[in-house]
Amino acid sequence: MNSKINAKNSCPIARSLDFLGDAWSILILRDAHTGLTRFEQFRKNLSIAPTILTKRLATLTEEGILEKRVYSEHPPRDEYVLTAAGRDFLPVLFMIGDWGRKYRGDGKLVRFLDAETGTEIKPVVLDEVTGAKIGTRPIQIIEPGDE
Amino acid sequence: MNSKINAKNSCPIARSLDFLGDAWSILILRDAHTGLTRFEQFRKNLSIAPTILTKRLATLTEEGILEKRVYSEHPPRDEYVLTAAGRDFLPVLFMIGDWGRKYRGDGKLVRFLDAETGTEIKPVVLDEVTGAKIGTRPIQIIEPGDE
DNA sequence: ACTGTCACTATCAATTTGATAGTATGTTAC
DNA sequence: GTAACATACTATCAAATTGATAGTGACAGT
Repeated sequence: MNSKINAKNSCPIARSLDFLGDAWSILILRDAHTGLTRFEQFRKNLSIAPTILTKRLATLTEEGILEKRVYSEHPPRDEYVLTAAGRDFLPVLFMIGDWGRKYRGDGKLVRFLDAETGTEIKPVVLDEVTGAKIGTRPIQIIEPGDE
Repeated sequence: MNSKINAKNSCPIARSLDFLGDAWSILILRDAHTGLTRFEQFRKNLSIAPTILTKRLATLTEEGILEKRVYSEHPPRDEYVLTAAGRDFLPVLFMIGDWGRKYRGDGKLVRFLDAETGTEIKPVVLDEVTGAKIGTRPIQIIEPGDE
C-alpha cells in the first residue's frame, strides 16, 4: 500500500497507517514499551529477520516514533528509545490488546496490572467531554470543508 | 508475517495482529463503521484493487469480524456487515485516529462529534478499575504461569 | 439487443518479505 | 596475542504477496 496516499488523507486513522499498517512495527512498539531498546533484544524476542528489523526500526525512527541513541562509543553501539509520540501510542496498544483478549483470548494470556493497586487493568475508551463510553452514543462525522 | 505464530502467542496484542497487521483491513473496518457494506462501496472509497479487496473481506469474514449477508436473491448480491467483534473494534479505531490527529494532524482533518451534544469527541483510555488514565501509572506485566 | 450494475476472478509484473550467511567494530578470556 | 564472543547490522536471493488491468457471470432497465 502506498504510504503517500495516507499521509494526505483527511482521515486521522489513515494518517496513522503509514507505519501502523504492519504487524512487526506494532510488536516492536509493544516491546519498546516493556523496556527493550536494542537491536538484538528485539530480534531475539520477536524472532524477526535482521533485514526486516533494520527496515522497521529505520521507518519508526524516520516517523519520529523511536529515536536512535548512542549508548556506547567504544564499541560503537546504538539503541532505540521511544519518543513522546511513541510513548503516546500506549493507549492504542492497550485497546488492541483488550480486543485481542476479548475475541482471541482462548488459552493463557499475559495480564497487565496496575502496579500500585495490583488490580488487573480494564481499559475503556471514554469521550472526555461527555463522559460516555465510545460506542454507546451516535457519532457525527464532519468532513473538512463541510461546516 | 506468519499468522500462526501470533494466534498461539500469550500476548493479546500479538493475537489481534493476525488481521490488524494490515492497513487495508483497518481501513475497511473504518468504512464498515461509517455504514459501508458493499464490495463496490469499499472498492471505490478506498481505491483498492478488487483482488486485494476480495482477499481482505474473506479474511475479515473468516476471522469473524465481518459477516457475509445476502441482500438480494435476484440478482444474487452479498454485503458485509460488522459482527459484535467488529463493532467492538470501534474504540481501537478511535484511539488510532486520536494518535493520528495528534502526531500526523497537519492540514484539515475529519472530525468526530457526539451527535447529541454536538461537541467534538476527545477519546481517552482509562483503567475502569482505578479510574487512572493509561500511561500515568506504572504497569506490572504478568506472564501466564508466573503467579 | 444493448447498455449498465455488481461482485467478483484470471493473469501477471513488480515489490516486499524473510531466511541465511557474512561483515565491521570492538571486548574479554586464556 | 590470539581465539572466542558480542552487537548491530548488510548482502544475497528465493518465495510470497501485492496490486493494476482486463474480463466474467448473473441479472436489470430501456
